[in-house]
Amino acid sequence: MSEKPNDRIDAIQLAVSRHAARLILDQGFAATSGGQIAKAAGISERTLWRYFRNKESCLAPLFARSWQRFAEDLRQWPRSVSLEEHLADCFDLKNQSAEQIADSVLIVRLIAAFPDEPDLRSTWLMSYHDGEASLMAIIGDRLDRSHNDFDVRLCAAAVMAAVRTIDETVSLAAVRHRQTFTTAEVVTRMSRAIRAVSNLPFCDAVQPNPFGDT
Amino acid sequence: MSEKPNDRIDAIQLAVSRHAARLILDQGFAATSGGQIAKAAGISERTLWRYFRNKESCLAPLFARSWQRFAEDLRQWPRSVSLEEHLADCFDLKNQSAEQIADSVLIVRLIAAFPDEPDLRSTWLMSYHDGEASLMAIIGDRLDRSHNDFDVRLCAAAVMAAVRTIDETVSLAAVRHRQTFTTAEVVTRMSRAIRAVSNLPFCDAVQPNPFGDT
DNA sequence: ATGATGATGGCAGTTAATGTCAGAAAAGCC
DNA sequence: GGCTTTTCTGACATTAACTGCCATCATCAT
Repeated sequence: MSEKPNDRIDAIQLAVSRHAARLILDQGFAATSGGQIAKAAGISERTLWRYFRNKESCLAPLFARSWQRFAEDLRQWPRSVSLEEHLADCFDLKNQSAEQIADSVLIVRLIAAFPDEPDLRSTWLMSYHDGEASLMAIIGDRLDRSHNDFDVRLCAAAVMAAVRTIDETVSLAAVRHRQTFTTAEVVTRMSRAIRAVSNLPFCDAVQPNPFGDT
Repeated sequence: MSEKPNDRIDAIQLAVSRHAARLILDQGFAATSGGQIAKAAGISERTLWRYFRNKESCLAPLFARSWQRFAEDLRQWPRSVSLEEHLADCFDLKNQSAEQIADSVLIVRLIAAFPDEPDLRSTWLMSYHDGEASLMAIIGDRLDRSHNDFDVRLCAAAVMAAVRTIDETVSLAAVRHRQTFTTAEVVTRMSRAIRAVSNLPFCDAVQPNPFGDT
C-alpha cells in the first residue's frame, strides 16, 4: 500500500506513455520526436531515454497497464465461477475507473489508427507476449498445475492470441465502422474466443483447492 | 520459374539476413553494426538501409523464409490427409534442402541464444504475426470459408501461437539441454499443440471441395 | 546539519537511419 | 546491335535517436 521506490517511477513512465500516445495519435509515429514527448510529459529528453530504450517502447507502459489490470481481475477469479460470469464482472463499466476507460479509448484509437505502423505493432505484440507469463500463473493456479507445464504455457499463448484478436477486431470495427458494442457483447465474444482455443478446462468452475490457499 | 524483378532483390535480402544472423550470433546484437552486416554481405551500408528499415529487421527475411516454406507445404496439404500425416511429410528430413536445414539451425540457435534481447524477440513475434494472413488463407481454403471470417482469423492466430510455442520450447531444449528430437517427436508435439488450440476442424481429412478447384 | 545514495538535467558524442544526387546497371523500344 | 528510360546502387552530408559523462538536486539515515 505504501509508496515503494519503484512505484513512483512506474507511475511517471505510465504518465509519459499517455502523453506519447496522444502525440503519436495526433501526428503519427515518425513525426513525433523524443523531445516532444519529453516536453509534453515535463521531463528532460535525457530522462526520457533513461526510462525508455527507444521511441516505440514509450507506449509499452500504457499497454502493459491495461493488461495488468485485466490480470489482476483474473487473479480474483473465484474457482466456483465460470469465465462468462467473471468477465461480465470485469468488463462492467461500473467496476472501471475513469482512468481505466480513458486508457482503453486511447489504446483502441491507437491500434485502429495505425494498423500498419511496424514499430507500433511490434510493441503491441510484445506487450501481449510479456503478459503470457502472468497468464500462465493464473491458469496454473486455477488448475493446480505448474506454471511452467507445457500445456499451461500453450494455453496461455493461445488465450493471449485470442484476446489480442478480439481486441484488434473490436477496435477496428469500433473506430472504422463506428460500430458500438455493449458490454455483454464483448463478454460473449471474448469468452467464446477464449474457450474455443483453450486446451485446458480453466474456463469453467473447478474443484476448490484442496489445500485451501488462494 | 523465370527471374521476376523482385525475386532477385528478395534473394539478396535473404542472403544479407543470413549474414546478419551469423554476425549477431557471434557478437551479440548491439555489438554488430550495420556497416559490418553490409560489408559481410558485399553491399554498401546505404543499400542496407534501403533494404531494411532498421537493424532488427535485418533478420526478418530469414524468419519469413522459414515460415514461407512451411506455408507452401501446407498449401499442398491434400484434403483427404490428416495433419499428422502431412506434417510427417513436411518435416521429413529427406524432403528438406540443405539450405533449409542450415536456415533452421541458424534460427534455432539465434532464438535460444538471445531469449531476452528485446529487438530480436520483437522481430521474432512480428514474423509469426505476418504469417497469420497466409495461414488464414490456408485454413479458409481447406474449410471452404472466407479468409476473413472471424473464426478463421482466430484459428490462425491460435495455431500460430501454438507453432511459436513449440518452436521456442524445442529450440530451447535442444540448445540449452542438448536434447535431441526425432522428426516423429516433433511431428507429434506440433500436431498435438495445433489440435489442442484449434477451434475449427481443419486438422482432419475434410470433404473434397464440391467445386473441384484446389 | 552532514554525508551517502540515487534521480535528474545539460551537453557533447556516437551511431542508426534518411535525403540527395550522380553514376551504373538493367529493362523497354526500335 | 544501338538508344532511351527507369530503376538500382554508392558516396557524402545530414538528421534524429540514443549514450556517456558530470554537475546538481532531492531524499533519507545518522
